Amino acid sequence: MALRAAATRSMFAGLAPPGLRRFCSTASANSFMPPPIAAMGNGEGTPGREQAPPSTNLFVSGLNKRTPSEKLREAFSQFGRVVDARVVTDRVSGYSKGFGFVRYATIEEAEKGRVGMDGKFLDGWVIFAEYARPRPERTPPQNMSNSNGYNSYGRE
DNA sequence: CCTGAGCGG
Repeated sequence: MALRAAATRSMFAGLAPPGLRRFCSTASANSFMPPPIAAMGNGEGTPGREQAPPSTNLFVSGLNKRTPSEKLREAFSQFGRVVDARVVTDRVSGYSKGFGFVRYATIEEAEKGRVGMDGKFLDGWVIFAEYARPRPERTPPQNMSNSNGYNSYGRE
Protein backbone atom coordinates (compact mmCIF):
# COMPACT_ATOMS: atom_id res chain seq x y z
CA MET A 1 0.00 0.00 0.00
CA ALA A 2 1.83 3.02 -1.17
CA LEU A 3 -1.19 5.14 -0.39
CA ARG A 4 -0.54 4.92 3.31
CA ALA A 5 2.95 6.30 2.88
CA ALA A 6 1.61 9.29 1.00
CA ALA A 7 -1.06 9.86 3.62
CA THR A 8 1.48 9.71 6.41
CA ARG A 9 3.70 12.24 4.75
CA SER A 10 0.76 14.51 4.16
CA MET A 11 -0.08 14.38 7.83
CA PHE A 12 3.41 15.33 8.87
CA ALA A 13 3.63 17.98 6.22
CA GLY A 14 0.84 19.87 7.96
CA LEU A 15 2.36 20.15 11.40
CA ALA A 16 6.06 19.52 11.13
CA PRO A 17 7.67 21.71 13.77
CA PRO A 18 11.07 22.85 12.49
CA GLY A 19 12.01 23.34 16.11
CA LEU A 20 12.65 19.61 16.36
CA ARG A 21 15.79 20.00 14.35
CA ARG A 22 17.44 21.36 17.46
CA PHE A 23 17.25 17.92 18.99
CA CYS A 24 18.68 16.02 16.11
CA SER A 25 20.98 17.72 13.68
CA THR A 26 22.20 14.79 11.64
CA ALA A 27 19.62 12.22 12.57
CA SER A 28 16.96 10.61 10.47
CA ALA A 29 13.57 12.24 10.81
CA ASN A 30 12.02 8.81 10.60
CA SER A 31 13.56 7.66 13.84
CA PHE A 32 12.36 8.94 17.19
CA MET A 33 15.35 9.37 19.44
CA PRO A 34 15.43 10.98 22.89
CA PRO A 35 17.21 14.33 23.22
CA PRO A 36 20.88 14.10 24.19
CA ILE A 37 20.60 15.47 27.71
CA ALA A 38 23.89 17.29 27.39
CA ALA A 39 27.08 15.76 28.68
CA MET A 40 27.13 16.12 32.43
CA GLY A 41 30.86 15.81 32.84
CA ASN A 42 31.93 19.41 32.95
CA GLY A 43 30.88 19.89 36.54
CA GLU A 44 30.89 23.66 36.99
CA GLY A 45 32.87 24.73 34.01
CA THR A 46 30.07 26.14 31.93
CA PRO A 47 30.00 29.89 32.49
CA GLY A 48 27.62 31.95 30.40
CA ARG A 49 25.46 28.95 29.66
CA GLU A 50 24.30 28.57 33.23
CA GLN A 51 20.56 28.91 33.66
CA ALA A 52 19.02 31.59 35.77
CA PRO A 53 18.10 31.01 39.43
CA PRO A 54 14.50 30.11 40.31
CA SER A 55 12.16 33.06 40.05
CA THR A 56 8.56 33.92 39.17
CA ASN A 57 9.75 35.16 35.83
CA LEU A 58 9.70 32.48 33.20
CA PHE A 59 11.38 32.75 29.84
CA VAL A 60 9.51 30.83 27.17
CA SER A 61 11.25 30.23 23.88
CA GLY A 62 10.41 28.29 20.76
CA LEU A 63 7.01 29.89 20.51
CA ASN A 64 5.19 30.27 17.27
CA LYS A 65 5.46 33.67 15.69
CA ARG A 66 1.70 33.85 15.51
CA THR A 67 1.10 32.84 19.12
CA PRO A 68 -0.55 35.64 21.11
CA SER A 69 0.09 36.37 24.76
CA GLU A 70 -3.35 35.08 25.63
CA LYS A 71 -2.42 31.66 24.33
CA LEU A 72 0.69 31.70 26.45
CA ARG A 73 -1.18 32.68 29.57
CA GLU A 74 -3.87 30.12 28.85
CA ALA A 75 -1.31 27.37 28.32
CA PHE A 76 0.69 28.24 31.43
CA SER A 77 -2.30 28.99 33.65
CA GLN A 78 -3.00 25.26 33.71
CA PHE A 79 -0.08 24.73 36.06
CA GLY A 80 -0.40 27.83 38.20
CA ARG A 81 -1.57 31.39 38.51
CA VAL A 82 -0.08 33.47 35.75
CA VAL A 83 0.29 37.03 36.92
CA ASP A 84 1.57 38.33 33.63
CA ALA A 85 2.18 36.69 30.28
CA ARG A 86 3.71 38.64 27.43
CA VAL A 87 5.00 37.64 24.04
CA VAL A 88 7.99 39.71 23.04
CA THR A 89 7.28 41.59 19.85
CA ASP A 90 9.44 43.89 17.85
CA ARG A 91 8.70 47.59 17.88
CA VAL A 92 9.69 48.27 14.31
CA SER A 93 8.21 45.18 12.69
CA GLY A 94 5.45 44.60 15.22
CA TYR A 95 5.75 40.82 14.94
CA SER A 96 6.53 38.32 17.63
CA LYS A 97 10.18 37.50 18.13
CA GLY A 98 9.44 33.88 18.88
CA PHE A 99 9.75 34.02 22.65
CA GLY A 100 7.84 35.39 25.58
CA PHE A 101 7.78 35.83 29.33
CA VAL A 102 5.41 34.32 31.86
CA ARG A 103 5.33 35.56 35.42
CA TYR A 104 3.71 33.38 38.07
CA ALA A 105 2.33 34.39 41.44
CA THR A 106 4.74 32.18 43.35
CA ILE A 107 7.96 30.38 42.59
CA GLU A 108 6.29 27.05 43.29
CA GLU A 109 3.78 27.59 40.52
CA ALA A 110 6.52 28.87 38.29
CA GLU A 111 8.48 25.70 38.89
CA LYS A 112 5.46 23.52 38.17
CA GLY A 113 4.59 25.49 35.08
CA ARG A 114 8.17 25.45 33.88
CA VAL A 115 8.55 21.67 34.20
CA GLY A 116 5.01 21.18 32.98
CA MET A 117 5.33 23.26 29.83
CA ASP A 118 8.98 22.69 29.05
CA GLY A 119 9.21 20.57 25.93
CA LYS A 120 5.48 20.70 25.27
CA PHE A 121 3.72 21.58 22.05
CA LEU A 122 2.14 24.95 21.42
CA ASP A 123 0.67 25.87 18.06
CA GLY A 124 2.61 23.00 16.54
CA TRP A 125 5.94 24.19 17.94
CA VAL A 126 8.02 22.80 20.74
CA ILE A 127 8.33 25.43 23.43
CA PHE A 128 11.01 25.70 26.09
CA ALA A 129 10.34 27.13 29.52
CA GLU A 130 13.12 28.22 31.84
CA TYR A 131 13.73 30.85 34.47
CA ALA A 132 14.23 34.34 33.14
CA ARG A 133 17.38 36.17 34.04
CA PRO A 134 17.16 38.89 36.68
CA ARG A 135 16.84 42.06 34.69
CA PRO A 136 16.07 45.62 35.83
CA GLU A 137 12.78 46.88 34.44
CA ARG A 138 13.45 50.58 34.36
CA THR A 139 16.03 52.05 36.72
CA PRO A 140 19.49 50.83 35.77
CA PRO A 141 21.88 49.76 38.56
CA GLN A 142 23.96 52.70 37.43
CA ASN A 143 23.51 56.28 38.51
CA MET A 144 21.87 56.27 41.95
CA SER A 145 20.28 59.70 41.97
CA ASN A 146 17.50 58.54 44.23
CA SER A 147 18.23 58.36 47.95
CA ASN A 148 15.54 55.73 48.25
CA GLY A 149 17.78 53.07 46.83
CA TYR A 150 14.85 51.15 45.41
CA ASN A 151 15.82 48.74 42.70
CA SER A 152 13.10 47.47 40.44
CA TYR A 153 14.52 44.05 39.90
CA GLY A 154 12.20 41.55 38.31
CA ARG A 155 13.09 38.96 40.91
CA GLU A 156 10.35 37.28 42.87
C1' DC B 1 5.00 37.72 3.69
C1' DC B 2 8.09 36.38 8.37
C1' DT B 3 12.30 32.44 6.81
C1' DG B 4 13.88 30.11 14.29
C1' DA B 5 18.50 31.44 18.11
C1' DG B 6 17.00 33.51 21.24
C1' DC B 7 16.11 37.06 27.51
C1' DG B 8 11.47 42.07 26.99
C1' DG B 9 8.95 48.13 27.50
